[in-house]
Amino acid sequence: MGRWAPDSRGRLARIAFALFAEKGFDETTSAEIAEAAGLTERTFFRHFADKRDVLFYAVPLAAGRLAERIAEAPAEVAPIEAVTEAIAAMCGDFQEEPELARQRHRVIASSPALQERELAKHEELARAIAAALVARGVDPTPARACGAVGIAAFRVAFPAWCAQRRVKGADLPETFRQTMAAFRAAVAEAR
Amino acid sequence: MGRWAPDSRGRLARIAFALFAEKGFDETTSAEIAEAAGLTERTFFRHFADKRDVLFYAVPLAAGRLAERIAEAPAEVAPIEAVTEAIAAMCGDFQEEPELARQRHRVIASSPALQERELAKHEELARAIAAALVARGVDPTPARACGAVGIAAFRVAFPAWCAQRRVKGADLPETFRQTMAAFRAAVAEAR
DNA sequence: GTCTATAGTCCGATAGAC
DNA sequence: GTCTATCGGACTATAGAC
Repeated sequence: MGRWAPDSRGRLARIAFALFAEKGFDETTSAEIAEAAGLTERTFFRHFADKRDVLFYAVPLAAGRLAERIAEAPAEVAPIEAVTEAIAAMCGDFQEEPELARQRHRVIASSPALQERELAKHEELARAIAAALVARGVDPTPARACGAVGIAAFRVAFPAWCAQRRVKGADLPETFRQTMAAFRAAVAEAR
Repeated sequence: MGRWAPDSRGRLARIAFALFAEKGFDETTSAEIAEAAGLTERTFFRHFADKRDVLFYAVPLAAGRLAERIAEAPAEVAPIEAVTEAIAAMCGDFQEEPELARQRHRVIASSPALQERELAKHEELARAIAAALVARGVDPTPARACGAVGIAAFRVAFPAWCAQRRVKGADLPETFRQTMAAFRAAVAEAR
């Protein structure tokens, strides 16, 4: 074992999340988070570009998994279907720890600054999806369309699922698929 | 005439834009902007919530006009079509001052912080569109779909138009309509 | 690891407009 | 009088420079 306690990054992320949930985002300083993790403020900013970023630790991983799942879809599957299933699978991941997902959503919803950052991260996901489709030979514009629509539907389905009382009964992937179907129908209307 | 020069807000916005374009967003301080407008830093922050916001002065107006145009569309027009035409009209507004629009786009593109804020403002537009559709009797989910897809298509069409050399020849509303058609086709595919 | 600039807030004061 | 726009100064946390 090394000189320092391992996984500073993960520790910082967990402690920050706990403090944000407990006392609020604005009321928690980066120095406090660092101190609670037994590190200095400077170290906090070496791991995360800014205070908000600490909550979006996992987004690049999610983007990577979305891309993988799209790459793995059979060639005959339409782009929009591949995207739907990739995001539905991500929804399944979220659902494994429903309380975590809901609390995280509550924390983000409590701060405009965090909502803004979440939007930027979701845009990253949409662009990762588009890039994965382009790698499959899809043209850039339809690829962007599929990414944008998939993420927009997720942004409707996820809060709706979070708001449900009995998370056990509500299935996030299914909620998402239904939202996606509604989105597609709304956009296809009267062509 | 009052004690102070009129339209502090507009003056601050114009000067800020000019300074951002000239020396860059990060290199321009809020104190500098205020001083150039003959005001104090404190006054700057009473007009704008933060330094980024000064560039998005006009977004609430644009949201209002989108909502009006959607409200004015004949009842038999499908929601997605009403949204397409409302955004196309907004594109026409942008096109009236193409150099301004392009320079603004360049400034925003030069700073991740500004891109993030722009995303948040575009989300506001999408929500305003959805609200206007709901006021027409459209269900919330399809309304959100139309808003999200319209704005996503705009976010593809607008930079593409900005990137064109001869703005005179390129028609933004038309570029947008084509992007919108491509988006709708991509999402409708293989149903 | 220290040092510094800047964003952004809080409180109070002031001067006209209505 | 009340309201609104300005100014002044002190203050903290963030974030980046050295």
